[in-house]
Amino acid sequence: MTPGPRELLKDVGLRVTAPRIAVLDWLAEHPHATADSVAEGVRARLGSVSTQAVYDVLNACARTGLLRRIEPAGHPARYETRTGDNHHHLVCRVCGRTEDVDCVHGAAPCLEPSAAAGFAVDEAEVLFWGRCPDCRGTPKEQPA
Amino acid sequence: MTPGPRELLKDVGLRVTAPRIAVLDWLAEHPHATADSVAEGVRARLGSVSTQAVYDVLNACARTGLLRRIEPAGHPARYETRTGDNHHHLVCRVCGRTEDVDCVHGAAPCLEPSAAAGFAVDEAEVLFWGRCPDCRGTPKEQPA
DNA sequence: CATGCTTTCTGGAACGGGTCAAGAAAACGA
DNA sequence: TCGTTTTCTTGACCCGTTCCAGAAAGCATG
Repeated sequence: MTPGPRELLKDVGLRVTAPRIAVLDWLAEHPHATADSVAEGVRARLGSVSTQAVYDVLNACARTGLLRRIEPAGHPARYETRTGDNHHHLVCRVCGRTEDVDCVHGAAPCLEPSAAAGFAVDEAEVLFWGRCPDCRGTPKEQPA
Repeated sequence: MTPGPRELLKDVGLRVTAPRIAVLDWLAEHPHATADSVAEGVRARLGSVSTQAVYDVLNACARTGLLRRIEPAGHPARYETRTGDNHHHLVCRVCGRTEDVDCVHGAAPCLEPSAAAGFAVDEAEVLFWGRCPDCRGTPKEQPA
């Protein structure tokens, strides 16, 4: 079975605390949530958690690989528990809604730039921009 | 011959002003410059230009397609005059240095996500993350 | 189960890139 | 040349995020 938050935290050497468990649980149920909505969800469950605690947890988990952070230009960062398979994302320009996309070209296309210019490349990030079903009618503004 | 800034501006219906010409000229010579360094370059040439003027020019040109804006997560936005060919970018995690990369798979790979989830996709953005030659020795901090 | 060292959480201030707003100035069609 | 419209200036402001110091937990020992 899938390891729970406690095991995951221990595995990467992070302390097991209520805020961390709550954050991981919430994100497992709500992928691509923003820091803000994670904070909301965690507070609904634990009562009161500081903004910094949430950011600390998110950063610590992202650093140790428990979470992946997606930062679409012009939108707040989003987090997901699905890590390690380098899948891509579909982002709505209007509301920022984010969905997973498996790569078209099989396993890992686009992973090697033709000319690396001396760079040590360690990741290829692919983002598809568009409008989600809810925002297709909206020309440039926020949805209702 | 390549059209100059004046022609480009007129073509898209923007007024021809000194700040605009200076911004376009500067960017033609310094691709992938940040708003900040554009402002510096423009001021060196024109004497004094407000920050807003620079942002206005950059936004207006990006909106009309004269410029392309790249916003790497965790780094200030960068601008380039090479538009319309949907090439990709190589970004240094440490210093933010950005280089052009032509796509490996010929013309336009990765352009169609396998499942669009009802989204109207209009752009595929590919970013390669790594460390530039100058920052390869630097573990996690800014370069000297 | 106590103890004490370390990591984490709290609360509040601060930061940086970028935008908004009101008025002055410059572009350009008539 | 004039008048309308767009653009530039100055200055305040916003939002997501991070920094700081101190208080409060976690957890490896005795």
